[in-house]
Amino acid sequence: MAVNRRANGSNGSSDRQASAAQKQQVENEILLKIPRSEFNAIFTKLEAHAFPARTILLEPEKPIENCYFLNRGVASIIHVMSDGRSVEVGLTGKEGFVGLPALVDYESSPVRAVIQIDASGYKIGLKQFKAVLLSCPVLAKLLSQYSQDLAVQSIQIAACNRLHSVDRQLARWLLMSQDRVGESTFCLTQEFISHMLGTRRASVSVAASVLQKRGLITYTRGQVSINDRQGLEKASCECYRAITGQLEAWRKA
Amino acid sequence: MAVNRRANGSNGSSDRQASAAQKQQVENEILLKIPRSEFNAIFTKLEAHAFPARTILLEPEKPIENCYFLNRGVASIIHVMSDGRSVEVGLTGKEGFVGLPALVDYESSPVRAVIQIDASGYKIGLKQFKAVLLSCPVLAKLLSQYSQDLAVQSIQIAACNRLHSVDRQLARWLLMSQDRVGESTFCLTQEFISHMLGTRRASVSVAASVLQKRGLITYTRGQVSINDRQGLEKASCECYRAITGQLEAWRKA
DNA sequence: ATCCTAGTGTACGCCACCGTACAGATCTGT
DNA sequence: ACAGATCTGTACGGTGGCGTACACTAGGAT
Repeated sequence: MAVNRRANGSNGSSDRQASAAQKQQVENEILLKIPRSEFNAIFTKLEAHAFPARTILLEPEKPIENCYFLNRGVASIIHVMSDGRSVEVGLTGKEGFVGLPALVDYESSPVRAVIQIDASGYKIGLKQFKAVLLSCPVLAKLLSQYSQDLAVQSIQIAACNRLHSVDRQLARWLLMSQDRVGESTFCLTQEFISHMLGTRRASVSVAASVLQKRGLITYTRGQVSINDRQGLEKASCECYRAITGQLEAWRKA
Repeated sequence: MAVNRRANGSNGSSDRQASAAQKQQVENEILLKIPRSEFNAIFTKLEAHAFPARTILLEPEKPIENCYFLNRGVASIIHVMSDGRSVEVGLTGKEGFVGLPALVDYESSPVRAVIQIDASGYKIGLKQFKAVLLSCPVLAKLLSQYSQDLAVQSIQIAACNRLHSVDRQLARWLLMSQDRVGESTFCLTQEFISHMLGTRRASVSVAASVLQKRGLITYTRGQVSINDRQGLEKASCECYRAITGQLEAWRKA
């Protein structure tokens, strides 16, 4: 029965003990909120996995084959145009879930989901996921809520893309990333960021220089460090605060 | 069983038999998909209502007091920035529902919902809505799906706002509006449209002139007529087709 | 050490859109 | 008919970001 957890290669994890102890490793906040009774039902179906940067979890137009709960790291939800240009429409990490359309029996993804910062977490096949959902109403509810959370992101980003300058957007984006990665230094090339922001790499370079000259960040060869988080929040547009503010308002109610 | 469908020709309808005579009036597509058993439970709680243009259904930050099912007309889902500038992030009409956060017990709205084209439909108080949801699993499922549909819109608009010109966006927007209003002539000032697109009115004027000179639309004092729908689709960016395409893909699966 | 690659800073002309302003056109009320 | 209000077309200079190109630097491989 269900020995379908894999101690996964890339940077092997351990943990081989009972179910209570398993839960201690779990960092995904949705999984952590699930009551014990449901938790065991789902956890046995999850496959632990490492996801190195650039791993693609979902591809637009393609059927959703697996869904994902991250414990660490960051994934970007990206919309891809027919000419290949792309824009990030959401960020997700240990607070979230990847594969939302499956929640309502929509079987293909409208977006690409790609690992932005080395991640680890759990993978679950579509069929198992749908089966689990039927017996886990709390999970279903939490995922529905997360779906709204993610919608707030894309809504805010839609407005931000229209009204705000690249400098401010970059600041917002770094803040959102840091919230999810946890650490204040992480690896990202300007090329990559330009795909997220839907701009030229050159624009990212200029914007990054501005932030660097103000001492808010240091940027060297694909490595960003955030030195002054408060200052960065000031340099950012209101969108960063707007998103976190809305989510807080919902959470506390 | 389940005779809960209408012979639905885009406009003319027939089908005058059986079931609740009430239901014949219903044009909201979500309500129409609900099985008879659930339908009566919810329909008795609905309050028929007319919503003239500019009526505000939801206001950002404010508690959601009512939810809405439209039968006719169009509502815009708008994100409002702190300086008052606004951008539309979704359109909804008889295919949809207004008040999605309530579906997952989130009690405030992150966006403004405002009637764009004179509308009519149903209103239901938050408390009743939540009570009804408990006894109507099919409704809950349909609303969850619609939530994904609307997310596709905001995602596409986010990318569109970044990458496409105002001319093409206007074309897209007119097409999306016409799909919902049904008729090929409707009333909208450039001022209003500029708030939807998040641009200057002057930019709308220029873009509209371009479309008009190509014979795609005629525009006179707040009245738009779409003369050449196919041409307008060509003048639009890919985003119009992308949204409808994704929704079709989901529906048919 | 040397080459090679990946990543970065910066420059150039160009254009779409911005903020603003104003005059003409059409509608409404009296 | 007239005045007032609304709506629309168009103009102006300013600018942020675009597409593109190229030189510079750090690190990895041999």
